[in-house]
Order: sequence, then structure tokens, then C-alpha cells
Amino acid sequence: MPESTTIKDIARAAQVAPSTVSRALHTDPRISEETTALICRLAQEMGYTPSLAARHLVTQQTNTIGLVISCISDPFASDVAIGVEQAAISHGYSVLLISSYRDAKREEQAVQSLYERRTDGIIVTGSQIDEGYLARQDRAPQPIVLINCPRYPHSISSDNLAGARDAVAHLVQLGHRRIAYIANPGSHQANLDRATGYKDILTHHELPLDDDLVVEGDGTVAGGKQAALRLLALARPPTAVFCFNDLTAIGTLSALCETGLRVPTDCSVIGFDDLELAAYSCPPLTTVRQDRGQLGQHAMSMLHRLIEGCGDVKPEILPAKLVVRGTTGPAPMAAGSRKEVNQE
Amino acid sequence: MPESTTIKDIARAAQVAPSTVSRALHTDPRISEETTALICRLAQEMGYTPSLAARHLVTQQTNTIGLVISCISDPFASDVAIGVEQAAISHGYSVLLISSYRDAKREEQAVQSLYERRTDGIIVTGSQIDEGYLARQDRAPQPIVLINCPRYPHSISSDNLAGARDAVAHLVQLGHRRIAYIANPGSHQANLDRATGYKDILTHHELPLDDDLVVEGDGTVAGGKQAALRLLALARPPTAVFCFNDLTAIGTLSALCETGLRVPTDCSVIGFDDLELAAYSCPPLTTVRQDRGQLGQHAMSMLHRLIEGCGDVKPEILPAKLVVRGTTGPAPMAAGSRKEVNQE
DNA sequence: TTGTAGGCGTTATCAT
DNA sequence: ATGATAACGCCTACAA
Repeated sequence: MPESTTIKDIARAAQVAPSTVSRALHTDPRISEETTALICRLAQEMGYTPSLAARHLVTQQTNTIGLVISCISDPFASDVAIGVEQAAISHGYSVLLISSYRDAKREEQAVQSLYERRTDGIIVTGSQIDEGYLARQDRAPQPIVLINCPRYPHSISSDNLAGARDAVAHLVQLGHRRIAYIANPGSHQANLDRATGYKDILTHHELPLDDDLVVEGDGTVAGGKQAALRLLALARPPTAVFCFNDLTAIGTLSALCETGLRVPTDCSVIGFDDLELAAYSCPPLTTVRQDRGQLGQHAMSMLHRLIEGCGDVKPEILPAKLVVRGTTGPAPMAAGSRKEVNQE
Repeated sequence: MPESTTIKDIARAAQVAPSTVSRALHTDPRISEETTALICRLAQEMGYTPSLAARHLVTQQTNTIGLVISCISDPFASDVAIGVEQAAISHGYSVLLISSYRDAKREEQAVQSLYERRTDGIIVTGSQIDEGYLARQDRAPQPIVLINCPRYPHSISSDNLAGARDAVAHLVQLGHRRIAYIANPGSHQANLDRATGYKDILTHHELPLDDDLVVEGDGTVAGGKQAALRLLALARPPTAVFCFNDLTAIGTLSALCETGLRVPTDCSVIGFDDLELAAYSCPPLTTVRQDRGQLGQHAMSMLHRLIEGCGDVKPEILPAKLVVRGTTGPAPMAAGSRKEVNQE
């Protein structure tokens, strides 16, 4: 590969000093119109591309922030990333994206790599480390903002608790008494909160907490389907399923479809996220919307404040809103026992 | 933000020269065990993090490649990205990801930014510029690999033509005679090839090319649904729809569901991509699989060869394979007019 | 085994 | 209006 041209090359060609080239390229008013024009033309012709590394070395800033997401193919994460990027651009930053694949070690590596690149700040979503960042907070020069880790001082989260409560309350109001929950493994606050919301509402309505009705998915469609199939194999299957997220819910829909059960006639389903996809399932998915773009944007502007030195940031919680569509309906009449579920 | 510690700081603390620190940190065998140990310990304690920028400046390589994708939330692109990253890691590279949002200007900016970062090479998928990269190929130091732009010398593509042909042939064999195509706008080779494959098969079977049966989506679920609704509003609607991609197909399924049509009894649907989601629609989607991970991995290893200076790379084409699932079935008996098409 | 010195491409602070 | 020069953090001959 041919060497990149540098300001020195241009300087030589233009018969001026490198510093003059640097100034001209930054349209420094002190440089004469003509020299500036000449230099810009030469830069163009010679295919000059500034080296950010060299520039960064002297300016001590990269105008770049790092974003660590669980997995690029996770629709939740990617929507957050879009929000982050939008806000980043408007604040004059570029964003470096790295996937952690929900693996603590890879997450550490990702953050380390971002440190080495001297990004001005870092945003992490779907962290496996969470409050672990507290420890390195002081010695690390770059501020970190966490998404969905409300106990971290610099964080921005969805109101998972309220969202889950609303979802389950909606099912209770429809007359459901055997409501299952397909959970996500791990002890993320989001997982915890949604599970808590589920239990809260059941106990509030004095419904029994049946352990059989809480199963674990893995946040994917495949995992959701498997979990749902386990639920449907129960002696007394649920009449409604609250899912950790929309992907899980779509898997559940698939399981129901395969089992020959009608939605919502035989079984109601409710998700969490309100992915774009959610509106296009058959029937359209009832779910809890969290504005992922907002999550990302707020994270970015919090980070910006941190970078600028405004130290007075507090954890933020964004609302989550129930969106009722077609997958939730009245609880089926519990005929004598059960099992004549699929008429027709 | 506190200053980062440098090798000089460590050198001072360890009472040695900076170069010794540098060598110790790289576990240079020439440095004594004890000094190395001391220095590593100090580096640890002082929270030393090497500056990649400074290192890059002298080594002239970043061990980083740039990946420009259409949009991070596009499942096709993100799966390609995962493949790229896997291969990148195994070759010792990090990857910098930037979205172009299918906008030529943003794509230019993305590539420019990658140039400025001096990434060792660049991969672009969903390019709006395509062969335009030929022009800058010589003057740019970094090699570029394009995905799905088979006319570019350094490219790797799916066999869109064969895939589309197989899909439509499958429908013809099922007895369909009014087969619609929901296309993607723009003149990408992938779009062109799939449209050509569609027409090829129709003409090969002497079926009329009805302009009404070719409508444009936009590659999203929403766009697919709208396009499908237009198709269904036709005086003589199709009995089968071949969709540009799976997202479009899912939108089509939604449209069909909403219109009260049964799949595949009343109308068959076939997608392209075989996203993970495809297997979980109701019914599961018949589609054409292209291995997106492979696409990414091959792109990365081609780029690696280019970086290493092996100049003898040729465009590669990866196979696309029809996956028959539940959304395709025999053409419905056309009451009145034509029929008896489906033997078997 | 370790120290010295030069340079990577840029910007910034002095001069001129 | 422009030129010299130092410095950013690191690596790497070359010396010692």
C-alpha cells in the first residue's frame, strides 16, 4: 500500500512550512487567501487525508465515544445504538461500536480497547459488569454511562418495574388468573424488575404464585418458543403469557401456532420493547413500549455533560408504556376442567 | 478527567528509561525478569493503558479494519457484521463499525472517517457507490472489499440470480401462474439480479409479465406490507408473492392476515435471506437462504489477503439455497377460468 | 541488560 | 503572513 501523503509533502510541494499547511487546512484567517487556496488545491490533488491519530496525540481528544452493546443483531441494542449515534453526531462525536456478546470477558476487552483508543467517553448497554464499573470510575479518565443499570450513578434506564406491572395488570383485568412469565436469565436489573413487577401484580390481586408458570427463555425467538412449549405442556397451562421481551413473545406465538392454539382466544401473549416487528405479527403483538432511541439519546447527552465536566448528573428513568394490540383478550371460559381448549 | 499515565511515568517510578518500560511491557526477552516484573506491577498499579494512537503513529498499522453497513438495525447487515467480526478476531483485527443509512453522502463520510483513522482496510456492504470505489482504488492506501457488488474486483456476493430463479421456479411448479414480485428500489446488483431471476423464470415458462404484479417495497416490514396491500387490491390479485427479502415477506404475511387470506391456501409467500425470524412466522416462511455470516467471513479474509499484499483476489459468489417451509403451497383452484394447473 | 536519540504526523507556541 | 521548534506517547535502531 502506497504511503499516505502528509502535510510535509504538501508543504514541500507548496514551498511553505508544514505549520502553514496545517493552518491553511484549518482555514486559519492569518494565512493569505492565495496560499490557502493553493494548499487546499494541492491537498486535494495529492489525495491528502489527515491522520486522526497524530492529531489526537497533540490535541488530546478524539471527538469519539465508544459504545458497547450486547450484540449487534439484537434489535433492542441496535435501536439504542441508532439513538446514541444521532445524539453523538449532533454533539460532534463519532461513535465506535463494539459488541460484547453478553460475555463479561469480552465486555472487559471492549472497554479496554476503548480506553486504549482514548475515546472521550463510553456508553455500555446490556452490561455484565454493571456496578463493577464503580470501582474503576475514579482512576479511569473517561466517563462511563450505563444503560439499564439504575443503581449506577451515571445511568439511564427504562421503567421496567412499572412496565411489567402494567402488562400483568392488563392481563388480570381481562380475567386471566393463570398468567405465566417467560423470564430472562441473569441478574440484570431489567430482568429483576420485570420479574418483580409480575409478582407484584399477582400478589396484589391475591393470585397464587405458581412456580411452574415461571420459566426461563434467553431473550431470543428460539428460546422463547422452547420456553413456551414447556409452558404449554403443563398439566394446567396458562391462559396468558407475559414475556420478557418481544422476541420471546414472537417465539411464544410460534409455539402457540404450532400447538394449534388461537391467539388471543385460547391464550393471550404480551411482550416487552415494542420492536418494529411487534406490530406485524399475526395478530399484532400487545407489548410494553420502551423508547430505545430515547434511551440512547439520553445516554449520549448525559455522557456529553460528563465529558464537559458537569458533574451533577443523576440516574434517569424513562417511562415504559403498555401498547394494547391483538394478542391479548379475555381469559377463555374455564369449562368444567380444561382441555377442550381447541374446539374447531 | 485525570491525565493518563504514560510509559514515562512508569519509567520515572521504576527508575529506568522509557524504552525499558516499552520493552518490558512487550515482554522483550532482553529485559531481566525482575525489571519486567517490577514494571508490569507498576503499570498495573498506576493504571497504565497504552495509547493506540501513539503506537499506530510509529508502527504505521492499526490492526483495525473498518466496516460500513447500511444500517445497524438491518438484520441482514448485522449478521454480515458478526461474520466479519469473527473472522477479524481470528486474523487479529479489531473492527470499527459505521452505518451509512443507505445514504451515499453518509457512506462517503464513513469511508473518509475510516481513511482518517488509517484502518488497515475497509469492507462496505449495501453500498450506494459500488463501482465508484474503482476510481479511488489506486490512490487510496487501504484496500476495500465490497459485499454484493459482483462487478467490483474485490467483492463477495450471494448468488442472487440463482436464488431468485429457484424461488420463482418453486412457485411455478406449485401451479402458480400469477406470481407477484415485491422489489427493492435502487439499482443495486442484488435488486437487479433478483428481479431478473423472477422474470427469467416467468418467461421461461411462457407466463405473461404483468406489470401490475411487480411493485416496490423498501426492504422493511412496513414497506412490504404496504406493497402487498397494493397487490391484494388488484382486480386479479396474485396467488403467490415473491419478496425481495424476509422483512418484506413478513410484511406481506401481515397484509394477508389482515385481509383475511390464508397462507398458503389462498396465497403463497416466499422471502429471501432466511433470517432467524423466518422460521418463526405463522406459518414458517419459505425463503432463500444466504449465509450472511459466510459473506462477512469471506469478505474479511479477502480483505486480509489484500492487506497482506496478495493481489490475486477475484470476485467470489456464494450460493443461495431455497428453503421450503410453510408459506408456499399449491395454487388455489381458480374457480371459473383457468385451473387444473397443479398436478400432484 | 539497559540507556539514548530520532521519528511517526500533527498542532501550538514562539519568533520573524 | 509565515517559519522554526517543541511536544504529544510510543517504538526501535544504535550505543553502552
